[in-house]
Amino acid sequence: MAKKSKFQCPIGMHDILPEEQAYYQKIYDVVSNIADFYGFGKIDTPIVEQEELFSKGIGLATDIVNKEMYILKTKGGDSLALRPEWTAPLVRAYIENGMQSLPQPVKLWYFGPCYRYERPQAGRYRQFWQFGFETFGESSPVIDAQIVQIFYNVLQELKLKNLITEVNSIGDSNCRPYYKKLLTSYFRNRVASLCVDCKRRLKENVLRILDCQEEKCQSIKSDAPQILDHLCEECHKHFKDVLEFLDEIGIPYELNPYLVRGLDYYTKTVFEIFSNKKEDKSLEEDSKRVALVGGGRYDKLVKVLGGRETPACGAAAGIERIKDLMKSQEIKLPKEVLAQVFLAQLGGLAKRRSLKILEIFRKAKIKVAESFGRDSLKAQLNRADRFGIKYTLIFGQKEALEGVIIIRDMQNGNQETVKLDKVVEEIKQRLKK
RNA sequence: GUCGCCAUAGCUCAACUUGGUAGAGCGUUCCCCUGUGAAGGGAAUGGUUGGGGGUUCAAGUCCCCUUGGCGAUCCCA
Repeated sequence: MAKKSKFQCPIGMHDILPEEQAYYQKIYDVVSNIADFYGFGKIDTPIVEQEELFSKGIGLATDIVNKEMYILKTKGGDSLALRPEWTAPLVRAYIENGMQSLPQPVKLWYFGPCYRYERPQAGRYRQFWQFGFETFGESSPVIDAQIVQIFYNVLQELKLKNLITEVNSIGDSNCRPYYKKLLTSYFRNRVASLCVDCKRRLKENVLRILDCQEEKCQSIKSDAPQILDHLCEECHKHFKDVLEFLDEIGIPYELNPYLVRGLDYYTKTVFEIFSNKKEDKSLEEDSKRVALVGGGRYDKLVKVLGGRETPACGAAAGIERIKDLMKSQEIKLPKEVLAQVFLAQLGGLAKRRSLKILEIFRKAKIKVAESFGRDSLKAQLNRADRFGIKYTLIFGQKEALEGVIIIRDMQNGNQETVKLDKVVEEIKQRLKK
């Protein structure tokens, strides 16, 4: 809806209006509580970083770096990028702030906007919010399982239904190169039957062929060698342990040998949590499912970005996607009560004193709404009514002179006059009931 | 990048096969009721029909361009 104004939000970006804030707040509260319980410390990083941090960290062949980054040149000639994700900045912060010398693992969480220049569509925006949990300095598979658990718990706590957790291992520098070779030669022999995109992927990133949804690639895919059969001993053990831990915690998951993450830095465990949208549309299996969470282990990244070799594991969630899902699953938020008390004033003297009365209530931590801009009592009561107010305080010339105030019960219309210095007590008592 | 669908008041939508001062509900403000809300009645407020160009005697309606939204593809949270 274009307005008279010539200005509008940049493509794929939106204002987050007060009604929407409630969702962000709710998600924030849940995430923050869970983070606190599991001992994660919150971190904020600048929304821009040196461009190179991402090209080195995420990988040059990825779309994120290739074509989706917002690059800005500073007057000093630096090339900065709006962060397209949080992992690389967190690794940078970990190294830069000497967190290697803290007791390991170091656990961090974050909550904030990211930027990717791409075509907006369902659940995808150019400015979007993510929250995430990352752990550094812990190689044990137990942490992989815990990361999954944390996200699972967050989504559970938000009352989201129909979630599917998929897990896979993509090996490490020991076994993946060999597997990739195997896969490459497998697909090269069948290149003629692959879709256009997969032909390109064959050169750029073979693993991604496994993720292809194209009909013609499915059958070729299903006979392809599977990474799980080619993991080295260490990776195999690690993965087995992760699954055992997940079983132990009782998190339902599915193995998906085709699950490949788009970012280069992952090693061993990768996982995603989807919402299964089958309820929304009866036909058309789950081709429409949306990833809410994605992450895994990235044992090489800290070193790649200039730190000591440090194992790491973490994941990120898309806040708008979660919010959209909450809406479509009709998850209600407790509605914000503006106030239970309204202060109506009449006449100049009363209005002036009302400002003070309001302060008394603020100190007593009782929310009081008002409409000082309106002078007619009718209009003020009307306003109070629409706010769903329980008690309206009526303060006019007469009351101001006598040092009293009227408490009106908005449900039954009963009114009582009390001394001004007793009004806070009176209201407190009534609100208790 | 590529491809579809869409754009009328703050919101939700009307306006038949090309033509009358573009309407309604909701909202907002006010009045009926000069110190008392919810119901009811009345009034006001609202638009360069997203923008630009073209065809035509005449365009919200047809054509082109543009901007934006939604969705698909690619990719990803």
